[in-house]
Amino acid sequence: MEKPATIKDIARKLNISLSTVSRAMRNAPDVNADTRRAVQALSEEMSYQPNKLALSLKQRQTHNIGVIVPNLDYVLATMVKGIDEVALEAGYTVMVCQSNESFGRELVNTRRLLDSLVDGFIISVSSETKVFDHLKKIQEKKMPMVVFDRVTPFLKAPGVRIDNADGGFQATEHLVEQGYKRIAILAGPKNLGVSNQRVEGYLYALKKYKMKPDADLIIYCDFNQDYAYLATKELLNMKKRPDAIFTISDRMAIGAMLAIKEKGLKMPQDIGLVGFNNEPVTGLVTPGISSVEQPCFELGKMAAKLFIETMHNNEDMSDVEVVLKTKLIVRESSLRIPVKK
Amino acid sequence: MEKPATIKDIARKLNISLSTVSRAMRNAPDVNADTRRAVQALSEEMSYQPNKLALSLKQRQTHNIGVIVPNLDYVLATMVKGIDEVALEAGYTVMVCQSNESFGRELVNTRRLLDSLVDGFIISVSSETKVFDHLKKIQEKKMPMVVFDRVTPFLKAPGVRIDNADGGFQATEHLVEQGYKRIAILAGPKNLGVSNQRVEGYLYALKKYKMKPDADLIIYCDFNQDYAYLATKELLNMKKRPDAIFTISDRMAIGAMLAIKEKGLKMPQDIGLVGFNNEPVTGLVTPGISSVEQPCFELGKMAAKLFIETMHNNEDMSDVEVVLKTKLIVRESSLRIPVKK
DNA sequence: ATCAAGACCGGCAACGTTACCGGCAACGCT
DNA sequence: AGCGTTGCCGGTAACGTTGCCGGTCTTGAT
Repeated sequence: MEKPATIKDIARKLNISLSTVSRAMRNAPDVNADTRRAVQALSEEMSYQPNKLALSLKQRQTHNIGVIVPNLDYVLATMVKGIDEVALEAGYTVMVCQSNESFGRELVNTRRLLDSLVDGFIISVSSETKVFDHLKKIQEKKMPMVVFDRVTPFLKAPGVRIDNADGGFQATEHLVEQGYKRIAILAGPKNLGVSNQRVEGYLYALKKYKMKPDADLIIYCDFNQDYAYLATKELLNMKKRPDAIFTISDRMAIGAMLAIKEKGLKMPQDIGLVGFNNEPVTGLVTPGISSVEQPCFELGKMAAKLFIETMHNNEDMSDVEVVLKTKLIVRESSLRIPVKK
Repeated sequence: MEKPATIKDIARKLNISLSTVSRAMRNAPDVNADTRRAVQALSEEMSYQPNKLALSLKQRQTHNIGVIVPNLDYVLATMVKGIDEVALEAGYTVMVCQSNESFGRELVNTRRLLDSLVDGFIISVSSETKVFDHLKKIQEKKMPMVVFDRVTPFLKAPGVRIDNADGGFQATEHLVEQGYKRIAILAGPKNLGVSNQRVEGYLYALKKYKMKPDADLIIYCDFNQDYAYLATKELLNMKKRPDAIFTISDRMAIGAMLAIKEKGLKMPQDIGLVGFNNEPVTGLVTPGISSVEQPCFELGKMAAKLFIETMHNNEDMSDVEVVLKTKLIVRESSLRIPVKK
């Protein structure tokens, strides 16, 4: 009872050959109905479980998908859940690794999984990652790879992302419509694509409404709560301080909110605030923070579907880019003009 | 360039045997320094990567740990991060699977990983799980298994958990000290150990202060925000309504808060509220919600350490149970009596 | 000169599975 | 009777790696 039962054990007990047992187990043809029944009964009894390792070694595929994410915050956890959903359905098992926004960890993780542990990757690159050699190596091995959420132009691969520019546009346009005149934006690090695209949308909205962008109002910082807090404090101390802030994540919006409250300013009267992601917390704080909602779960599902597709038809799909729509959720933090019925 | 390079390829190119290459790669003795250098140089050049599958098959271990969690909310994601940290350090790769609080999914996940994909498990059982046969099967195979967070008495296994009873006690005692007289508790499903232990602590605190527990004030419900909201609404409609509520999770506290606000009651004057987990959100809402903090990251690390220990010494460690301390973080929602300096 | 010891290397089997090929009956058809 | 077809099965090699055993050659001591 120590070692798990193998095909060999079954074969010996039934006095038949390995091949026959193997065929019987897989419901392959060329095996008598009686022998098949006998084999399956015995395998049940011995609680035989096929050794996936041996199988993977033989057919050179593992039916595992390596998923690498920078962290497991609300957004990414939800996306991973979407990936999981579809992958499981399609017979794949998901290996999730966190890079902790660290390039080094991302390297280690890809290398490990590359050791013939997975058939391919679904990746959201860390914010630290500026070089993509490790991912190109994956492609050289002709492994399927899908990028999601954090898509980068430096890597030619099928990807799923949301329409960040449009999200940024929606947020900014909304602030303009609410009568805010000096709209600042808290962006992420400059090499982060999602951030840049949201800035783009911001700029485009300003242009549409003939407002001149002000470089002092475009802040690039690490996109966590603390930095956003500090950056907002500085913004509010300017002599011509902004009257609205759009942050490219809700974490940052929270940081901004704290700084705003500390300064004694009121939202939405004195200053407007819009975040991004529509995390549950935005609806819980007072005032509620307007935020751009993105379909995380759907995005995860799409990424997995795309992966499985590239897996099966193995033609080149590196041009495919699925772009999902965002939707602004308006709450009190930015609603100065009452909605008219 | 299609197929990855193997030891065989290297051997052929250098006109030496497989064994020698293998030895050279592993820095084993019995190989000449020059040959070693040659092998390693060539392996570098061919970007050889040892096939982990073959190795796992041979030595019957994978160096993977299967981690099964009911979901990836703040608490569990942080714990998983802790597990990851230690596991990576010790040379293990972590496979995370979410059961989505579903018994069926938990079954599927364990079965999959059991297919010789992992050397053992670190598990937090789903709230739906009432039967533990699948986990007992793991133990029969003599696989190391550590349970964490959601520990259950129905399973004899080494585990790491927090002192839930003490956490419940701290929260309740605090409410008593703040002068609340009718303290309700929103608990989780009855088969959830963590919930029951927190209720125990609650009862113990009442007993200590000679307050009679009231069965009407002990509510068992699904522990998500919506149910807590509904349950709180009912509580507040009682003719002798409670003047304080202790919820066994912050999600539930949020639900309770919404119901309280809707009813027009003020915290902490009219009613006190204490949650559990100290999720970031508790510090962001108004009023801030007092909450029992648990060392999630540390707990994850402990679980992984325990796992690795059971892995190495393979004596029976099923008696080991590490219990970590909790700490009440007091915020406005329950602070009626100003702190004196 | 002989021998023991060490340094270095190659061959073979094994881990558990499947793919491929070939073999042997039994059967039906001309 | 001869022949192809079909149904069923067994043997062998292979996936990539390591562990074990045994062999050869050099070296240094007697």
